[in-house]
Amino acid sequence: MKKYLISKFDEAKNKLEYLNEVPLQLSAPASKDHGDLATNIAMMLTKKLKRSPREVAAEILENLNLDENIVVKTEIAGPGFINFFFSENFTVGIIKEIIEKGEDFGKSDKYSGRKANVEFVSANPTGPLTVGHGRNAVLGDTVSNMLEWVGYEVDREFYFNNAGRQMRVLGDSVKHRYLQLLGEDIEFPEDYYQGEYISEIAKELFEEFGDALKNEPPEGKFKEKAENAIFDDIKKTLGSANIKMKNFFNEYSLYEDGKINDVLKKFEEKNLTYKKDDALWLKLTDLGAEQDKVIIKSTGEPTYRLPDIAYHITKFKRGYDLIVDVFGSDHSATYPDVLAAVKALGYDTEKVRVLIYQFVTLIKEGKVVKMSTRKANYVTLDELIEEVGKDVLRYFFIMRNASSHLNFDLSLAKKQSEENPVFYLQYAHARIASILRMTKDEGLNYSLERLDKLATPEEQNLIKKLYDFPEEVLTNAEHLEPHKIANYLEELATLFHKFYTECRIIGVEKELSEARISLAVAAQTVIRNGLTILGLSAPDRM
RNA sequence: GCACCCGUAGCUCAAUUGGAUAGAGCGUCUGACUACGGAUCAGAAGGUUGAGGGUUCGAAUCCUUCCGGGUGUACCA
Repeated sequence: MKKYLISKFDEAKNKLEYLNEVPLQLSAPASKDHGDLATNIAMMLTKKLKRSPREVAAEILENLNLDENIVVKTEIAGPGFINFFFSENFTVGIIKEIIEKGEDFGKSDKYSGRKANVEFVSANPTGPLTVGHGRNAVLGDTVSNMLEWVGYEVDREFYFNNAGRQMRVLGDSVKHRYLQLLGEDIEFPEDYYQGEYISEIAKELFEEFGDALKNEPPEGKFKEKAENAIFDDIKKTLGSANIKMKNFFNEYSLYEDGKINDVLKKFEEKNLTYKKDDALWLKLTDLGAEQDKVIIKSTGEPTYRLPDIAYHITKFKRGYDLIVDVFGSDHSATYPDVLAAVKALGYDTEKVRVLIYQFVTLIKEGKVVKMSTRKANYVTLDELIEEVGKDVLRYFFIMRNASSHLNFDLSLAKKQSEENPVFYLQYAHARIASILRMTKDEGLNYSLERLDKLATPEEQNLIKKLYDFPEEVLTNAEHLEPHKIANYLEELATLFHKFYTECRIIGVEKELSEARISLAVAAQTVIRNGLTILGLSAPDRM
């Protein structure tokens, strides 16, 4: 529908040059009374032309040259909106397109040939993934899916650091548990990793090596074993939430490849660093930040900032057209520094999009659960998946805007599982599957011959919603807003249920029946495709 | 103190990126199966969009000042 109007507006530009002055905005009004599409263009022009918006609207309409068989009615409404009402025969064509394209309906080639890197999860292997990582993982995976749907070739990337103080503490935590197993009476430091998994790793080492590791340093076998075990665990967890990951990028490789030194050299060339108190500082104030930051400590160790900068530079050098970082709000203060530094070295930071999400508050039996990996006071993602299932988990994490705080009420997610929005969507899909099984038994099949018979408001509303799907996918991918796909699917499911309630599919005359079967197949296809983008299953029975 | 994010129905959240009468779900109340899945549908009640000021044809959305919550503000990551 939009394409048609856009082409008509383009034609009209020859006669009304002022149409070039402002961008054409076409949107579907909230209320059906206002037509299928509306534009505010007359109101936007009112100031420039110094004429009343309704007068401008009338002039535009006169010059649009619309086909009455396609646009059956136009009107100038309210302060100066132009409303367009489309013919029913124009919209039903979408059913044919949906059925033809099937699982590809909604995909776009707008960004094909371009490469995107989506960095997400990026947890250090010090413990199992927790609820907090869950939102990150689901967001990153879903955004990746969306980008793929609009044509990008997406690399999903997990950045981690298996060196440094945290990992030493991890190794030493395991060693302490190991020594305790050997019967040594040593105290377990409070600020060490308290989780049960540490003891399990220690036990495995004991079973494998007996007491032979008594004098092994914490950074040796202990750390190595812990890292491997925890990483295996993380990968397993991601798999069970249907989260795909391609690259695991080790921070340490940046040192081995000399990338860190390269960056330091470049900073020096550009005179962006200075020494103070034995530390090396980056002149971030020259780049617009509020204060300079240390990039190499007086001990000679770099701070996290330096490898982060080097890491982002590798993303540019690997040729990505789009670089997405999925970060929790605790990083919101640090990424501007990294981007400023990368920009100062000559890279186009316009390519970087940072998706910041607010924290998840887990509520268990009415109480807020405060979480800390170190204190082992957390709920793991595995536990959550086991309790509510991967579909509910993914849906709860994705259905809200990333920028808003999310309350995850564990008892509610379980208890309400029957009234859960995710089941509402899946139910619509299963319901259609059930009808299709039944029509098949009756010897009925879909037919595109008499789609013009789909004339009730319920049928038309559903068709128009289906029509929106490709654009929903496209704009929401561009804005990195996966929650809107979930919202869209809920609205679509509602319209389907209304159609189902009002319109019999079986037991009406054959032509109408077959047209309605076509509509049901189309609706099922779109629901299934939407669920696929969200990483959810589309069951035929529930 | 300063920076960023948030504040919308009793609760959890939407709102086509500045558009028309601010919408859903849960909860509450009233209805609908001798016909395709009642995990559904129809209806009711519920709002000064935290408060005040500003910008304009038009503001939940942008600017500003307060109030309240979250996160940062390290030679931790």
